Amino acid sequence: MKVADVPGLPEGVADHLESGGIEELYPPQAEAVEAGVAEGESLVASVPTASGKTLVAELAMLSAVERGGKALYIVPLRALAGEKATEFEEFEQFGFSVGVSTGNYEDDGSRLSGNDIIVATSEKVDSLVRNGAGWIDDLSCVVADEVHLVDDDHRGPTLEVTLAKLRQRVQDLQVVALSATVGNADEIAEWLDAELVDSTWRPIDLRTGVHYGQGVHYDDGTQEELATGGSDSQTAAIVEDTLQDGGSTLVFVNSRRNAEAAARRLADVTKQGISDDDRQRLREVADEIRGVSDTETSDDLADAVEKGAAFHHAGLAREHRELVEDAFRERAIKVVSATPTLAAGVNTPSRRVVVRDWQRYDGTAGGMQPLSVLEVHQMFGRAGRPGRDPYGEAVLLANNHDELEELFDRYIYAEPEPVRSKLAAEPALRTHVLAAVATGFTTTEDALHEFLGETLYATQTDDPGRLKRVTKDVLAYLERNGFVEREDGTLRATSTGHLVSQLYVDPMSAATLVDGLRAAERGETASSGRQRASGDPEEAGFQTAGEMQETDSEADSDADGEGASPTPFGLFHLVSRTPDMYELYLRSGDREQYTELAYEREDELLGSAPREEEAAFEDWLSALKTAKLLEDWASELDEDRIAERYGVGPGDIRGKVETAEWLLHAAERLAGDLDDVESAAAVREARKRVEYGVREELLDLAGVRDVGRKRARRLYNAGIESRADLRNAEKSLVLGAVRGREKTAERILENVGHPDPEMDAVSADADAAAAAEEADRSGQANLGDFS
DNA sequence: TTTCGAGACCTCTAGACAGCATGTC
DNA sequence: CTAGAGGTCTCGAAA
Repeated sequence: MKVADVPGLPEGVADHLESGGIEELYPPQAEAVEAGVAEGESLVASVPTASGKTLVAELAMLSAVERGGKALYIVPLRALAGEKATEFEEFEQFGFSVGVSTGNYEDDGSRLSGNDIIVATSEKVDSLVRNGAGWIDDLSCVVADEVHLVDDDHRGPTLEVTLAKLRQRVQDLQVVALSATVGNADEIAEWLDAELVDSTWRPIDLRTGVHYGQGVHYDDGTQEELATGGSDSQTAAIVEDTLQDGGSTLVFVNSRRNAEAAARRLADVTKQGISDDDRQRLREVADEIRGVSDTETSDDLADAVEKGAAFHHAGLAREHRELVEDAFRERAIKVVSATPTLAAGVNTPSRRVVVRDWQRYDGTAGGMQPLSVLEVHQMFGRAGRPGRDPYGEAVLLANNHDELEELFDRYIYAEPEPVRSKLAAEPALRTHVLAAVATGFTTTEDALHEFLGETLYATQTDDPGRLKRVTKDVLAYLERNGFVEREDGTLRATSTGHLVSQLYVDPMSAATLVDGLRAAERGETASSGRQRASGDPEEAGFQTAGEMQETDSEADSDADGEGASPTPFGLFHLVSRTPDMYELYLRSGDREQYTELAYEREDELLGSAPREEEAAFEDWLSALKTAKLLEDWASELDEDRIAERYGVGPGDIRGKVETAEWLLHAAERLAGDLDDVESAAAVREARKRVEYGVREELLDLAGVRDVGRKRARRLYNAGIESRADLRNAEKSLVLGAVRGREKTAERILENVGHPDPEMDAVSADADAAAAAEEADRSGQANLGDFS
């Protein structure tokens, strides 16, 4: 089928696509058109990656908008939202406006309601629906990318519920669901009342196989020796072979450490025979990487990149990842060893893919668990770059003949697993049941069941009672915590319930925050809890045996109702023990160290602590570790020191800070809801300190545009302590504080409203410069009590 | 005395969404 | 309780 034959497309679009080299549709695309995607028919397309799913979505959205209405494109990752939006922007010339909305990014200028095509994450869509975005009713087409993710324990239910909600709310909504090849695409199609295109067709060949001994055994029965010299490891041999063929390799491993170690070793292979052009480019990229962050992770990455290799995992800062992805796409970087981040993320195709580790540690399962077929196939799918490689190859590695056969059976010949809904789990239902009630979407338990009956879960389960039972438990939980009320069988959200739904936090997080804030009001801390818990202090609480040094009078005065306002550290701990904060791993030795810290600072820790022998104690300590990280950040400790102290990467620090900001914002609103003005102010300050990463005295300065934690400290040390000071500051002082950067100094003064920001003929003040140097050293200071 | 390598033992474990109001070095 | 790669330490032999 030709593009020109696609019905319903706006004037000019077909010509435009043809001039871009797309004349003939790929077979699955043609099937989709025949099934009516361009005429408003719902469709599930279960096809391999890179087989032209995006065009199917575009045809659906453009024709839908042409008929009237808006189109919504739901992505699983924020990083993909930008990528997709950029792709869709090529149609802006035909009058279609594209908008993006994710948690950390919202298109300015044109409001979403003015856009024809909106790209958003599933959570953001859910949130928009909850908060009553009016344009939802104007939708005529929704595209859900990577729908097989409804299988995900944590985030799958959101996508599932969101789709169900949109379908119920908007009459005749066209739903286009794009999926990887899965075992039960037909079930998904049935759920969505959609046509099905189920195909394994790929635009370029993909050979899959297993490497064992000297060569690769392929799925077509052929074997190939690798043309390599003396590489000892299997992975190195494959990389070397691919390199001789002028191709790049993507290696999937099961841990960050393995990714880094592999990159280090593979760099010895790639460093030979780098062209002068590549060398130059790699050096640039390495410099940029070093510029992103001062951490060891950053240096290690840059070292590898200079030799043509790289690693990729979530400990990297976002900028790191983008630099690596871009340089790999440009083929300057020859090999990337990655955790699954790269399999799910933006498009980074490679000539060869090596799935080195097919098992991954899973604490809940008590050991190594095999990856799912779907996951391995997703990794395989990164092999072969359309238009650049003649074919792609993806291989697993076997250590012996038995493993060779096992891998063939398990992954090469195997069909992907069916997708199963994970909706009937308390954490998922807590938030979605509350949202359904709070938005007035459902007002009775029956209506709730009716709605939940429209989900994929309902079509799949053999135990229809289960969803009802869990829903009942969840409703009881929501009532108990004062989020939902029941009156003559009518469900109604309380004002707190509405707020929680709007804030988009897990109701359990909200309950934790409310408990903590109330405890603060009553002056109830870990220390008072311990005092009360038992007459015998040796047995109560979490402290290690014997060491009591808290004065009774202090603890008593806290306990009898005179609440002091919570400290930042107490609040950091509070948000860290919320289920919405991902836990930091407690390493050996940490238990002892943080138990001691808990003891030292028990007066600040809100609510009562679990006893040391309780299972919950571990989590509580882990939250304490996170709280300490946040406190270090909000005390201007340098990133590299934090990374080193907690064994994390720059990406983890940013992630924790971002989550803390969000939860502290929720806590602030909840404190307001409790009419606890004092706590609300304390929470607000804690939030600001995390947001800017500064101590209290810099809060005013750090709010100025172009002034971050570093510059604020330099200015402060030079004697400029507030915005008012800055507005009236001697210019030479400011220039000295920013280490003689005239442009920077001018921008800052402009932003703060200085009457004359012009820096010509101003020379830097030596004392201020010295103070700036001093500020840099303070970030290295060993804050906190342990090394 | 220093250096090197094999082997025993120990350590640690993937990912990433959300609010709100604007801007780091 | 279950795994397994990598890092680190230790010991002995060679330089």
